[in-house]
Amino acid sequence: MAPRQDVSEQRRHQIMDAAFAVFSRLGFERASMDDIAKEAGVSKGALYLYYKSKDAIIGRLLQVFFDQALKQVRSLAASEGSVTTHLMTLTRQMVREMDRMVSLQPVSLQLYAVAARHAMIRQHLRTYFAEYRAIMEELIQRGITQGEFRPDINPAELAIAFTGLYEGLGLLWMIDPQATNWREQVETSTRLLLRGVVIDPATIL
Amino acid sequence: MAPRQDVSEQRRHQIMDAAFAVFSRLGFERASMDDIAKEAGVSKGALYLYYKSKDAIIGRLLQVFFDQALKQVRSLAASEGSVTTHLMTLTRQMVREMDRMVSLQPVSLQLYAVAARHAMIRQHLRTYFAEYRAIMEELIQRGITQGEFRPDINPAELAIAFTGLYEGLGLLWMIDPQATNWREQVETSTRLLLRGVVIDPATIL
Amino acid sequence: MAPRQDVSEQRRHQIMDAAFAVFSRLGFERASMDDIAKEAGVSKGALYLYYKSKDAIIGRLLQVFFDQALKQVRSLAASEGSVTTHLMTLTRQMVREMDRMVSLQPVSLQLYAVAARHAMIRQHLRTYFAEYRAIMEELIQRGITQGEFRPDINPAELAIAFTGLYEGLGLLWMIDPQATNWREQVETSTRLLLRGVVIDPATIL
Amino acid sequence: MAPRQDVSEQRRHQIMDAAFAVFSRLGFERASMDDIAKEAGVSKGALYLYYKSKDAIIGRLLQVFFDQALKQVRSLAASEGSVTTHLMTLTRQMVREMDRMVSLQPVSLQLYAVAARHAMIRQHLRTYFAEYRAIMEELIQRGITQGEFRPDINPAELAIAFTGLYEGLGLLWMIDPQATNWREQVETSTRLLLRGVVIDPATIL
DNA sequence: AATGAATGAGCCTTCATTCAT
DNA sequence: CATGAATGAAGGCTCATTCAT
Repeated sequence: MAPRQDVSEQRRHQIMDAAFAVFSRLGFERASMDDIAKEAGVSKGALYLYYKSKDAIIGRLLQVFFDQALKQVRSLAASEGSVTTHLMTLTRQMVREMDRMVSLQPVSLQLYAVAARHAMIRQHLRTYFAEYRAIMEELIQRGITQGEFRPDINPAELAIAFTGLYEGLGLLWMIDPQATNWREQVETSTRLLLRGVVIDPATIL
Repeated sequence: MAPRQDVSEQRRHQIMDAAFAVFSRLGFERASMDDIAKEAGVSKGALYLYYKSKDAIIGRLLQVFFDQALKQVRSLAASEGSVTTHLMTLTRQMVREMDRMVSLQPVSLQLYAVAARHAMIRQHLRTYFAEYRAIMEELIQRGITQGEFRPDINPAELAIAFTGLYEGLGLLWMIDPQATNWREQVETSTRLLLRGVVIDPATIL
Repeated sequence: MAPRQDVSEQRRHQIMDAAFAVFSRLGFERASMDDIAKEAGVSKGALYLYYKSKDAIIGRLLQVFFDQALKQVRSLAASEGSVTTHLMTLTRQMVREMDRMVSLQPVSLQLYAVAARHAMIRQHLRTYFAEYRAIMEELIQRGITQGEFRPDINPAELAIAFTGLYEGLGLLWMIDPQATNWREQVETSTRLLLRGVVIDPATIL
Repeated sequence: MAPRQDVSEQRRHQIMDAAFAVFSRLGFERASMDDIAKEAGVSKGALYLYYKSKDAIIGRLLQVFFDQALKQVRSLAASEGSVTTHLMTLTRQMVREMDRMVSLQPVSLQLYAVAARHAMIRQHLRTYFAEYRAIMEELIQRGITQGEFRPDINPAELAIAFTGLYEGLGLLWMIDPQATNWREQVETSTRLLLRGVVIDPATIL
């Protein structure tokens, strides 16, 4: 029906994928628009047809990045069942996620660097972490209500501890993927933290 | 001993201090050699007299950075006494350290980004974290031997958990210093992790 | 007569009007084909359907511009009556013209710049001024023949003086419309010049 | 005495001369920094060593341009003697000036174009013409006081007429240098205007 | 006839590095 | 030792023009 195939969405994806690859390889600041264009197989001008500027590309990249990450946690928090199990599931999901990202690690690392200078991106990160913590807190509160977690636990505090633990392990992993068996290590660390939290240690699988 | 040497050493310091200040303000990529020269009060040419390149300056900066960080942990691990107390002391030291660094956060964050691209710097970071973990592991092993920690604890695993927790909380702090009372939060998180580890929870102060 | 022709002619006009508006606003070099297309309400491709290039649009614009300007002088020179009165009428017409153009001054000013670089346009201007001077000369000659002007006047020289005076005052006006009451000033200047030319100063109204 | 020859002033001149030549050839907007650098025989980077931007180069060029033009008129207005003679001298100076500038005409023409869009440059031109008119007015006033000019002359009005005449003739000359013998024409036009102004026509040489 | 996606040369500016003094 | 003028390779972005549909 359309007089011409609408390729704009496809182009946008094409560019986004190329940008991700190039940023991973070179970093946000070193990657040039030329690099991205070449990687995407389009002309430099075409980049500006779909994105207003280099910053706009970075901005969109981050948005996609965070949205995907949050989707997982949200869906988990919404489902019924044992919170302890949920947290272990979340941990395993994170492991899979990280595993998938090992080849693209640089982007994640650079995110922190860019955050240091761009208020916009720092705000992105803040919002992301705030939401992540909020969901975790809610989950943990349910763990207390359901009688899985010790009642003297402060949900907000534990949520931060978990978030920090995950983020830190991810960081160490990205910096040195060979250092240890991170896949197991993340689970192990989660169990160590859970052990001081749950009422019945046997529930930690 | 030679007076020449002293001047040379002083110049090197002068440049290093300026570089740190400028990098904190602008980031590694945005800071120009001109900026550093101006901040150091020397000519641009002088920079190249003492350092081979901009990368060399960054490299040296990181080296100093890591060396100082490790010095603390090492001295603590070397001292006798309760390991639980040592770990809490380490936590508090880290808090002080972070507190001091909030104003310089950019450099810390950018470190990760630079690490993503420069094999040399990534290696620096790896060595740093490896050593950090090793010291922690040794400390924890002593905790088990001294009967403070549960004997079924794997020292290596717990060392990684602590390192990850610290690093992750530091990251969250740097990204959003206002989000919570991080000073207390770091201690609280450490206690939460220790609770599943120590034999007698009352020893956690 | 053919309906196709009409559409084509209409499009050409549409584009010309848009071009004039955009050039006035942004200047010849800053105005982009995109700007013109948007202003005309047609696609960028359509522009090239009716004009070979951006330069072709500018060229046509100038041609129309000059043709209109000359039409006025010609019709005046063709009509009988007192030459002195004719010249004053011409002056007043010029004032009206300038008045109308103050809002469009940029195009007029830029004309000179474009003329400096494009041989074609410079030629346009030359032809225009040559014709303008020729008509003026003819008019002045009639003034001498009719006994209004002093017989020792060189018609060609006076024609140039008038042309220069008009052009110069127009220029000053465009550069600084608020500087003085230009409407009166142009007439006053014409009278000053005429005073040394006419036999009976009382004929200058 | 100087540890190194100070070449900065020389470089600035070198660049200014090159800029003048290139702008004359290509216009302010078409001329690229590359063109200027090549013409000046320095690297593109060197341009930015001496001028903050392309606009800064243009700005400086205009300043020099106007300052030189005004210097002549001022010195003439300051000297005693017959005003009629002074005006004829000024005319001849202008002729010499124009003659010198025929090869560089484009810059003058483009000035008007740039003026149309850059408030800064338009202001330059306004100030210049305002001052020019003021000096002329003062000179003419003296002509009346000294009994050379008719007392019913309005100095301000005549000043504008002269300025417009000069500017317009210059314009015509630049557009079509071959059209007539401009050197004589400018003098002739001035005499025509003076004839209606002076009390004794015999004083006009 | 008309569209507008795509191209790619070109522009202004920055900056790590070199080198004559 | 020290200087800072000079270089030239990028970098982000714009825009006249083309062409498949």
